[in-house]
Amino acid sequence: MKEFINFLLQFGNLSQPQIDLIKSKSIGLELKKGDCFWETGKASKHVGFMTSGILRVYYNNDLGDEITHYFVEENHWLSDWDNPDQPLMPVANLQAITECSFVAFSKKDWNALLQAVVGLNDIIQRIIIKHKSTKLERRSPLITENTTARYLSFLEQYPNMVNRIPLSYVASYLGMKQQSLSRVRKSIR
Amino acid sequence: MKEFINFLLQFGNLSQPQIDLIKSKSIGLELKKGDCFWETGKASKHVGFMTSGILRVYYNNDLGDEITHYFVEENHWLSDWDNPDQPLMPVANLQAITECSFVAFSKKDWNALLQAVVGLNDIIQRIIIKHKSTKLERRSPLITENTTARYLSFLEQYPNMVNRIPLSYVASYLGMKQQSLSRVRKSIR
DNA sequence: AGATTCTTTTCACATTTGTGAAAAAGCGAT
DNA sequence: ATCGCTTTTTCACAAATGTGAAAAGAATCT
Repeated sequence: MKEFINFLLQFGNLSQPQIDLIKSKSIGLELKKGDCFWETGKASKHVGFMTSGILRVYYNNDLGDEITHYFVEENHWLSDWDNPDQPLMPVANLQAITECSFVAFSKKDWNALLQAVVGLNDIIQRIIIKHKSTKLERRSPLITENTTARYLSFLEQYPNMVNRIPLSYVASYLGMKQQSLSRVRKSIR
Repeated sequence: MKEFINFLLQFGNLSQPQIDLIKSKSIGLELKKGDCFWETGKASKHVGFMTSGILRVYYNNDLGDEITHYFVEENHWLSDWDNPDQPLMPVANLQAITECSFVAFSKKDWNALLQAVVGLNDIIQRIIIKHKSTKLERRSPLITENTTARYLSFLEQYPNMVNRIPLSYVASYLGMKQQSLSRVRKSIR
């Protein structure tokens, strides 16, 4: 909870009463490995701040393969509304790869908070912009790199993650087959 | 100019006096082919709305090659500040591929407008979120596709652009060599 | 410990993409 | 039209990555 408030305060100022109001609406949320925070086609019921664990954002391509779009680590905010008044259908699945804990808010409570807490919307928008920018800047350069450089980029982008998640997800994120990833890992070992 | 105001109004409401104030600060800006709207390492002096032309956003990789990050078409907004008070150094070059026209604002005037026009900041943030989301969702899936599928994706993402820009930029955007792009184009012809 | 299941690696071969050079095509200026 | 310049295509060969199957390794359960 403390981490969440500090996270918000990095992007703008909030008064103590505002902080208390936000706290009063927060709920704890736990996901087991494999559970989804969001799923394709279902309107998201919650938004939240992940305090521990790892998620992957993935979608199914034309052939039905699950493509990992990116990973989300602890201490990141999860909401994906272009317009807070109109919750979008999530276009991808957000699945827990490990056990995950959240400071979460129901969609209803969160919308009320956005109205009640002046400046909160601005803070959240800055967070979303930062989030999208980071993901875009990490993912875009991968396309021009070979398999070895991609894997090294992944190790830099997500340090300490490689031993906590299945390599099949890493290969998918990096746009290569798992066998190729295995080949790369052997070659740099 | 009319297009710019309509563009803004898609993302939020503005009163006529607000619109007039914005208009009063706008300046026309033209770029010739090859000119840069921004350049790496130089603080951006303008923000603006592109009314005609095509830009590419590119950066230099470790080997000095120019990698096309994405293209920007007419009727899009160009600003890249996470925080309007602190103009970031642009991390990439924004270069005109064709002649480009803009409704532009000096950094100084624009910051003043953000203060004076209540709601403008929110509108711009929504625009940036939309922009980043679109670029991420277009670019990310390319990584898992082969050269043919990438080119077909490009044709969908940027219809009518293929005949207006050099294919070398397209190849770079798609993460393949120009010879490979040529091979793809032959195979689907 | 043994059995089961899932994950990761390894291998031989097929396919795709990169490489470097040359030819062809397009384009603007005179 | 011709020249000079740039862009695009083509080609033969090299290198990288995919494919499908099997083996090895880890983790979980009883």
